[in-house]
Amino acid sequence: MAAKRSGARSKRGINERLQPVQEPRSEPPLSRERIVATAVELLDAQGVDGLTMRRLADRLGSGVMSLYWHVDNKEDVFDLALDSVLEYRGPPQIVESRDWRGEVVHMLEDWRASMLRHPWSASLLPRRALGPNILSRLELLSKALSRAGVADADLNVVIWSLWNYVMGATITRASFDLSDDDRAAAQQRLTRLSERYPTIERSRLLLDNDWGGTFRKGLGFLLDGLSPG
Amino acid sequence: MAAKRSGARSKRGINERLQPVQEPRSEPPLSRERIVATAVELLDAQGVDGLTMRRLADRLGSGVMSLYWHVDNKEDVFDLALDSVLEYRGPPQIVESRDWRGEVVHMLEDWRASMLRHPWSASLLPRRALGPNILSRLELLSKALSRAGVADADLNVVIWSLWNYVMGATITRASFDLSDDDRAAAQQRLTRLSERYPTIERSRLLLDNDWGGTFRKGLGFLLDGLSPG
DNA sequence: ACCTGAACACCGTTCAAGT
DNA sequence: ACCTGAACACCGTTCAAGT
Repeated sequence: MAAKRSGARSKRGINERLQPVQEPRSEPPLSRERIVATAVELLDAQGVDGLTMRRLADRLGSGVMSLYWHVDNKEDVFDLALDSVLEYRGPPQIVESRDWRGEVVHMLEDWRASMLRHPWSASLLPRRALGPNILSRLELLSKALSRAGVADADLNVVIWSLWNYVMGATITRASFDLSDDDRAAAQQRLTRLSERYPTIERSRLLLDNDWGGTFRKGLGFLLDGLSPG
Repeated sequence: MAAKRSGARSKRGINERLQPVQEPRSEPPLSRERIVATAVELLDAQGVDGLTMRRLADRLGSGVMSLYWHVDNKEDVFDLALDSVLEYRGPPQIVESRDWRGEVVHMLEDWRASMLRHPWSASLLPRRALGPNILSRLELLSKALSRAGVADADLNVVIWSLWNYVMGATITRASFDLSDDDRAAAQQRLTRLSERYPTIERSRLLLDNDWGGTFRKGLGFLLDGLSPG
């Protein structure tokens, strides 16, 4: 390959300079990390249905079957891609650690934001095993809530309620990120039917697109209900 | 078909009686309704990945391409199957209609139960357009909450919070209905890692399988937080 | 109006083989 | 240890054709 390169240089001279420095033709060797990173790229670009072992191999510049040396199967790729996207680095130090509510809100909003950066991840998460990054988020949640005075008997209910809320909100939000065609069609059908749903129509339920604000307010309501005392 | 049948009778005489009355060999003609009903059967039996246009046609005793006369494409089949499963017949008359909270809880628990009867439906729902059966559930919810005194400015937040909670809970629950193999594997991995997540371990968060009770209690907390005053 | 088979452009994965 | 191509058993859907 080095030979190939110097050959090209002597043949084309200055033209060589037009190529970017990083030498696009020669791929680094395959590895688990490279496969996962490229899978995330592909998922971001094409969605869940866009991830194909063949396309993934193409992007990596390898044969399809080479992937199977590093990875069990396609399911495995999904699991690895998902977990790689859910790491939590913790709250900024500014957040006073006595403020359990601030800590919980920060972690959950970060969770939502991480998933929305990779919209395929939200709907995938509940179908997959709980990876280490998910488990440590749950651990953090448990600790904060215990500290807040939630009774042991209520702890699981409280955690699952928060989980349900965040998952439901994020999956719904991510699913509305559809193509403009789909949105237009849905909107049109709705206005056609709107006289049958007057209350929804009046409150403009389906046009409300301050997703972030709605998420935050709802989370506030939920925490009000969950807090002891 | 009538002609074919009487022909068989005159030829085989009493043997005819051995066949069940409904004549299993001759399928009724294809129709949208029959396709949707069979799709639901297939989804119940084999899950989302089990629904295949070819398998669906097999069950219906028709050629694959015959389906496309009645149905746009596979997406269409999903939409129709989903909506067909979400009809709401309303609360029993015993429920006093002044009791907004009882009405809301009844509808949401029925919603959850309907989806859990067809576990593929929960994870499908957020990805699909809002069909008429979903819209009337939302309409009912809006009315009940307005009656309960929720301010117009809060109405959308409250509705979406309930939606998020129910969807998150049901999708999560439905996804845990995996094969025993998967469960065993997940369980094993968890106990291996459990020392890193002491609080989760202590509260037995992932072993808690009173899903119904947890759902109901969490919903109660949420309604506490959402209720005005 | 309703149904059909052949064909196309894809899939994930097994296997036997290469280096 | 790592990579490969051929082959298998599937997909959804287009198309041109049948009744």
